Amino acid sequence: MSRPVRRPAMRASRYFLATLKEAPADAELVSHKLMVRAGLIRRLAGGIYTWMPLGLRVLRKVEAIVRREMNRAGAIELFMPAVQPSELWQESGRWQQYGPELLRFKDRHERDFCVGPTHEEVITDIARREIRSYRQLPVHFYQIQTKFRDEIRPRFGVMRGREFIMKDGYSFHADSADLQREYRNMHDTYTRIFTRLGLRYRAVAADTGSIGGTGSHEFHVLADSGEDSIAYCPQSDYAANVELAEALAPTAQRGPATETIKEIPTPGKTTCEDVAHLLGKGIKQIVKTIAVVREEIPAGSPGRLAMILLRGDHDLNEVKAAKILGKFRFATEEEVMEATQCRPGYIGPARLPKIPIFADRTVAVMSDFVCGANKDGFHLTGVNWNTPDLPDVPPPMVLDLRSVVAGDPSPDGKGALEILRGIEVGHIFQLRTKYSEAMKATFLDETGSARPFEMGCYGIGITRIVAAAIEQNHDERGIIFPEPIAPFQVVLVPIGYRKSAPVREAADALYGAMSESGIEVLLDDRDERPGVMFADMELIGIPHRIVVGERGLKDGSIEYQGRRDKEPKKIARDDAAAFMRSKLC
RNA sequence: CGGGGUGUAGCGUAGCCUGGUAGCGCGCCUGGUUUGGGACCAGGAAGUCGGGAGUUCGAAUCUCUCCACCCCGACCA
Repeated sequence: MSRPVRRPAMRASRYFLATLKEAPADAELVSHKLMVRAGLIRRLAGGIYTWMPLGLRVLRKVEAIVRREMNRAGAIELFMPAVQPSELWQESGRWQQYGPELLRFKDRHERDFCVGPTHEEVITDIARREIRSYRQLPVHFYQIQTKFRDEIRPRFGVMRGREFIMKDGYSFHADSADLQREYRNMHDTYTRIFTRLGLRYRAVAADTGSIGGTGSHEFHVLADSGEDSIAYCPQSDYAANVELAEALAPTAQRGPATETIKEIPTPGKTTCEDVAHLLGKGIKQIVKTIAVVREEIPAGSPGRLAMILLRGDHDLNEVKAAKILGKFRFATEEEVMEATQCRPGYIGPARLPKIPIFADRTVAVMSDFVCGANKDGFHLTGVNWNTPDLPDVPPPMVLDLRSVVAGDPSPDGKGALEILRGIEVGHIFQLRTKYSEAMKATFLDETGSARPFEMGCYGIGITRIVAAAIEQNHDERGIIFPEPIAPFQVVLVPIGYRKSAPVREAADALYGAMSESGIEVLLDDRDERPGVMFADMELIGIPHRIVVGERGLKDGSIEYQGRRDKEPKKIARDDAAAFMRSKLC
């Protein structure tokens, strides 16, 4: 195995540190604040950042680890253009499908181009031109490259930027069995990559989303601020994005109806919590009714407006709902009023003809429940299915529409689910023949007939990894970089470098010894007070610190302190370089 | 795209309601004193008050407009 790529040792006085005492007011997330304060990044425009020298060192380390593992897994690096002609996107159909996230522009000849948000089209074009025979398969190309996605709301610094760096790989196979082999290979490779990066992460089953295809896993860095929720089962290896995780049908039968329907005034109470509180009921006795408009059904046609029923404490899962209902949006207040003659907040499924109802599995087994009365300021109690007021929903309309919550049974039947927050940093897909068919990318098989490539695609958000690593590893003083991606491994802090010859000599000697042996050491030889140096070095998250001062040198010692350590440790000056070498392996 | 908010020196901000030409902290520069946890003293540089238009004798402040940025638009019916 090749040795890790080393970056040169540095003297702080000849480097460029750009630390800030205060974070800019526009930063919300810790990682964003810390990245700006530590001088890793500077904003140029919304979602567009310069990587400052210190940040670039981190970025390059992440890239190097990804590159090494991809190469080791048999993938081959190439580099595709960021600017792509519209023709390829017309062929795949995505010029129409992609929407405003795709940044489009015209060149001086009025020809359409875009800045690549991803590279399936370009790589498929390469494959169809270059690969003619099954003998050339399988092959896996990858690149590490700048992408642009014109996000509606870029935020959180580099976490959801518009311009970002991604490792994207694309594999080509003669058959789906070989695609699956490579898919597993990539699953293993990603596992190695995120382990080597020193991150706490989890691989989860995922929705295939807009890229399409079958079979997909996401890799999430675990962090409370993550934008995704992931469900996992501590008793088994089940783990899935909450978007996807199935909420099993309740095993309990519907209870018998013991109440009769009653209309109760609930003025001003439009949320499930408020209604439950007012009526002295549990939130699990309330049915939440959500009016949606199915945009694929023409305006004016029956069934365009539909109602989704959920138990009061459950959330609608929009990904699941879209799979069932097609593209939909929430109905406006006017649309609700028109259909029910009632304001939102008081609508419900009972006594409501002619509007299709989609009930979550949980709702279908509820009895004696509460719902809106379709009359402003009123709710119904004692509502039951299979009564004159509310006929039973036919089976196809009882569906899995909610997001799982902690405690739900695991879909593999092996225990109860827990929920964690995660930041998506990797995603692998089996694309199958979606692009190869659309773009007529074929090869000749053993029998001489043309067949479309089976394709896989595999992405890693390089820039996002840096933010995610910080999100997961920081304290009140600043960043705590995992060793494999720290901009420097060790910082040498001399106390009185400019005034004390013994300190300067000791620090220079140590600096020389460590950099000779390949340690990435930063010597803080700035003419600063100790407090400033300590604060800066903690902020930028260097994992190891050695302090050289006259005090210790008197008995031939220096101090070592790990970034997470509470107290420093005395080390004999003569052993320091060897000590650091062993510490860093 | 809708709703809300903000924009004053490199960063963080006061002043705006109740118009009278800009203040503070940090940072920066010079000199001095300091030097084991973001030093102190003295002096200094730096602001088209987001842009434009308007009202007014006079606009950071009021009005209009454009721009940028932030938050919300996931308990929802």
